[in-house]
Amino acid sequence: MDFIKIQGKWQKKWEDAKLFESNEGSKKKKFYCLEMFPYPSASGLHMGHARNYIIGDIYSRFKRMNGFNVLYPMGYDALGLPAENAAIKAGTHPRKFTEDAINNFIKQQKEIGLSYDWSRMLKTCDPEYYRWNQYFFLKLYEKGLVYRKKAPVNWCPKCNTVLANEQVHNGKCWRHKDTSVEIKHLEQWFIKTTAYADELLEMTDALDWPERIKLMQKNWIGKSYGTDIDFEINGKKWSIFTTRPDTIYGVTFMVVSAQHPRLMELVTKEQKKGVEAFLKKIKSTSEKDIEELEKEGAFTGSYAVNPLTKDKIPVYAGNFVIAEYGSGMVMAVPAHDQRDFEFAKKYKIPIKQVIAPTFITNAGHDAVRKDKPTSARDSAIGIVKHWKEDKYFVLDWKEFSWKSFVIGGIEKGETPEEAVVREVKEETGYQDIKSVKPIGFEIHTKFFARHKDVNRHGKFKTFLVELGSDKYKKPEEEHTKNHIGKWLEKEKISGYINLEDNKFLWEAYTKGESAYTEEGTLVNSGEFNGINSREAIDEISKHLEKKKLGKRTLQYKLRDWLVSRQRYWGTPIPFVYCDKCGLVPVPEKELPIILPENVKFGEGNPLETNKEFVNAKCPKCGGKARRETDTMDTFFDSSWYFLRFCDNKNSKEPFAKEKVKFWMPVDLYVGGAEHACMHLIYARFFVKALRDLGLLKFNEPFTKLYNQGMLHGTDGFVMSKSRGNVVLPEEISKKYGIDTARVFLMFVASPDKDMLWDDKGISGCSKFMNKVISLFEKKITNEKDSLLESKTNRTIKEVTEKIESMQYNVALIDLMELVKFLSSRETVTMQSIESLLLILSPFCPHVCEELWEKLGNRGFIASEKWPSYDEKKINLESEYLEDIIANTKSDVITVLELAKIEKPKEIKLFVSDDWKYKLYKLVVDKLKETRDVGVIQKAVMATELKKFGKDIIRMIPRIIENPPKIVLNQEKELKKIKESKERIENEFKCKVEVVKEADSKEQKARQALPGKPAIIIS
RNA sequence: GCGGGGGUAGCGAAGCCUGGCCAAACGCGCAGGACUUAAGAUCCUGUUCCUUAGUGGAUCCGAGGGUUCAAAUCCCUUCCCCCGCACCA
Repeated sequence: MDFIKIQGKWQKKWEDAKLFESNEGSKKKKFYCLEMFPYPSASGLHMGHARNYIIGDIYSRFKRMNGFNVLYPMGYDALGLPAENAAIKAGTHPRKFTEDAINNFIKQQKEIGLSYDWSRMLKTCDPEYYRWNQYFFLKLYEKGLVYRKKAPVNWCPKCNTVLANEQVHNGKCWRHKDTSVEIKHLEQWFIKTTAYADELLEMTDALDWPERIKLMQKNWIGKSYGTDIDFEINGKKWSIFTTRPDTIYGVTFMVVSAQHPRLMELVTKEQKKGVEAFLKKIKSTSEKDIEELEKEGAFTGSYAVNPLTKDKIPVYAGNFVIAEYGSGMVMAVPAHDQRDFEFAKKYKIPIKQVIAPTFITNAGHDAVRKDKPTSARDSAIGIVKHWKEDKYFVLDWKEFSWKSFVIGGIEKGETPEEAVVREVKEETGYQDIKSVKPIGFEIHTKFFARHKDVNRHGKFKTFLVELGSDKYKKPEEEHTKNHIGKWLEKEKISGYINLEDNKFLWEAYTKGESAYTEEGTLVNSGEFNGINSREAIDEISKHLEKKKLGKRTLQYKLRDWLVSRQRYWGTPIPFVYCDKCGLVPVPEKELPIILPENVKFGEGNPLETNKEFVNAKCPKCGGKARRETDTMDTFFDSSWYFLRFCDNKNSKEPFAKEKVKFWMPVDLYVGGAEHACMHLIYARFFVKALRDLGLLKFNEPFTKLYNQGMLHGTDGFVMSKSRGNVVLPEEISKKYGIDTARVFLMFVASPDKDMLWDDKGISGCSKFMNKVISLFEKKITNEKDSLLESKTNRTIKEVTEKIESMQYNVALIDLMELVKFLSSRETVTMQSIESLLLILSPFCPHVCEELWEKLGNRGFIASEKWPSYDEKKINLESEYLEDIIANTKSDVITVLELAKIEKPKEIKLFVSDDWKYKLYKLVVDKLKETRDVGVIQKAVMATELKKFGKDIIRMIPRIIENPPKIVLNQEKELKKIKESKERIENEFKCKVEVVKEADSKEQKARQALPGKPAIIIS
């Protein structure tokens, strides 16, 4: 079969017949299937794209055949940076560049056989499309969802323009490799996406989307409850957001974002140089870049006043604080936040513990008792280190079954150090204390002290006590009567110690210091000492509110959408700056504001080089005005394109409401997880905003989302032009035909998993295609064959279910099995072969159309009805019997090999005795109730089978271990094997005899089991 | 750093949610055989190790623990890889 020829033939026929065009008039149920539209890059469409579109195509074809009115459109996200880069580098106009790329894409997509409704195609670079961007922008502005604010941008002084993060390489401009990028703050347009943060978050759960995407969105929106606290700096109030007001007494410094617009207000003359040097290290506004830098900062010279302690604390500029999140400044609590901890260590800032890890005994004799009073006690724990070896002193408390380090109370007038030294001397006897160093944290415990009949709240200061020598004085009886002490190797300590607080201490000591970020008891926190830190969050917030020093608030990680770009190839933002009236929106009737073709590239913002464009009239006063030269982020275009597909030729409005009502929401949206957060959030936001503008009547754009996995090249990285690891569909198509490529892409891996491109396996799919084609050389008969019927019906059933759930790879395996089965037969039936073609056609549509025509059909297979299956015809029994024959054959081969028989004379097959079938059945039934061998044995022995007791005892465990799916009877099995006798004879070219086990005296015949006849070869 | 996903036989990849039918589908590769003058194509069989007339056993799903009568599957720890992080789209 000439694949190339038939591909062209059917692609043309489909197009001529307008087969895939959809309309709103149909009475069928609608189905809107959409793939994320591509940015048409110059390098064209590679296998990664192809995989994406084939997923949607198969589903669309499947749904059409199942009687749905399917809308399956394609468009191009045509505005954007690469076209502009090409203009600067290669001198091509972005429009030409884009048009060429789109035409190439369309050609490639048609060659893949995708069943798009091409009449609905759209390109976002057409004024007929982007005029509606401008329209929506104005609508959002009217709604108060658009505002302006300063934001940091990458600036190249040589290009005299703003750079995208992508255009910044290692802090240098992409065109001027010797020029460092500067961070500038410019007025930018923002859209208030946060106005919908709550709704976006709440509606996430109900979506039929992959859980991981929903999770990512939730984390991206990132709702957290916290408190805004006012800190005074240089006499001015700075409000900061924190989720941990409980740690406010532990604040030892503040960090303001390096990108904070008001940073310089805080920097004193003396520190200016230092801060500026620090800021230079920031290479771009990209968060990824910033986060990859070491956590660094520079002292601003200013001090903040802690509103509760009134302490003066230094303010640093830091590269790990995000300017847009919260207030762009954080209070740093190094004792209880790991990042702050590391920062404090680095800059030698004090660390102040305000939360003590607290270990509460909740069970056993020592469990805290609510009915008893609590008494607090200051104590000390000492980890005592051996003078020579790496050993530590531990105590075994006989009465309490505690195993601990040296513990003791702090007496009146004693310092904790003095106490621990005294305790060590008294309890261990060793007298030569070389050093006493505090470790980590104060630790609290709460338990019921039986001997005192009170709840004890122990507050432990913790120390490492190193001994200098073995100088020893026998301890007094009074101190040692409760416990035995001994030295233990370092490795054995964690297995030995059994008090949680001691264990914790040991870990802190061995792993080195770190911040304690868990819950605990407040210490060093004035009036809040002693309360639980979780409760303290509330308590301290209330306190701050009462004193008007702060208030509880909600915070989202989601930020408002910065939509303006200082670039040419985008939608002009419809505003002018009038000398008199200021910022004025362009009236709707003046839209579209056409992007001028005539501009210069590479010298600042191209739009500013076209005077006609820039010089405008003020719509309000008619006076002189300057047109806005910022354009829109291309995410704006992609936030509503799915609506335009419903009515892409409307020149009066963005879409007719009734058409959108008919098609929307999208029933299946297919795309990569890389859009999990941004595009999908913006699109959801847009729909909600348009709904509130009265343009839509639904809440969510995409009912079901399907994430295809990423295709990796042979180097293991995502297939992309820039990686240089792309494979083009044409290459494979030329060699094997596009249908083979389609089957291969869908067969190798589940569509939602990442997969590695490896064209070695494609020969398997090529063989499969050939097998399908060769089926048509077989004689087609009308014979009734239950096995054939069963396999066909079962395959229809499984393939239908698997396409529905988009497990295409598994569906193809079922199809391959059916084809293999059909190939092995002399004849096939019309019903089976037609069904096969129909359920195969979504995967390889061209070949199936061709074969369908060959069968004498006139219409398109693509518009045929999906075959139904008859559950009653699925006959597991006959399939199982067929399996027995296959297994028997394989067993014969094994025996031949093992026994080194080259030319067998006779093969005898013994079918198992009937009682064994009865036994199997009984055991399989019993297995539903229990897996206990004894119980099953008893049950079997209670029946007439008892007389085979000896054999039964031996057989039951094996049956349990490997229970058969089906248990038939001797009669059926005998019949089947007798029927298959001839086949086996032909296969092994020798005589075959089939007998019942009982009719033979041969010892080997006793090996026969249900489903597994005994074999003797001579 | 934060967030998400993954690691299964020589390779690609199912299975994991909902534990047992799992030495683990399917394809490639490799080996043997059939057909053929031969090659290719096609078909059949095998493909962890030991053992064996079709059997039985050991080890096994990144590593290490745990739960369970039973773990690729559930839980914890750990290593490695990939993806996203707001001006790439």
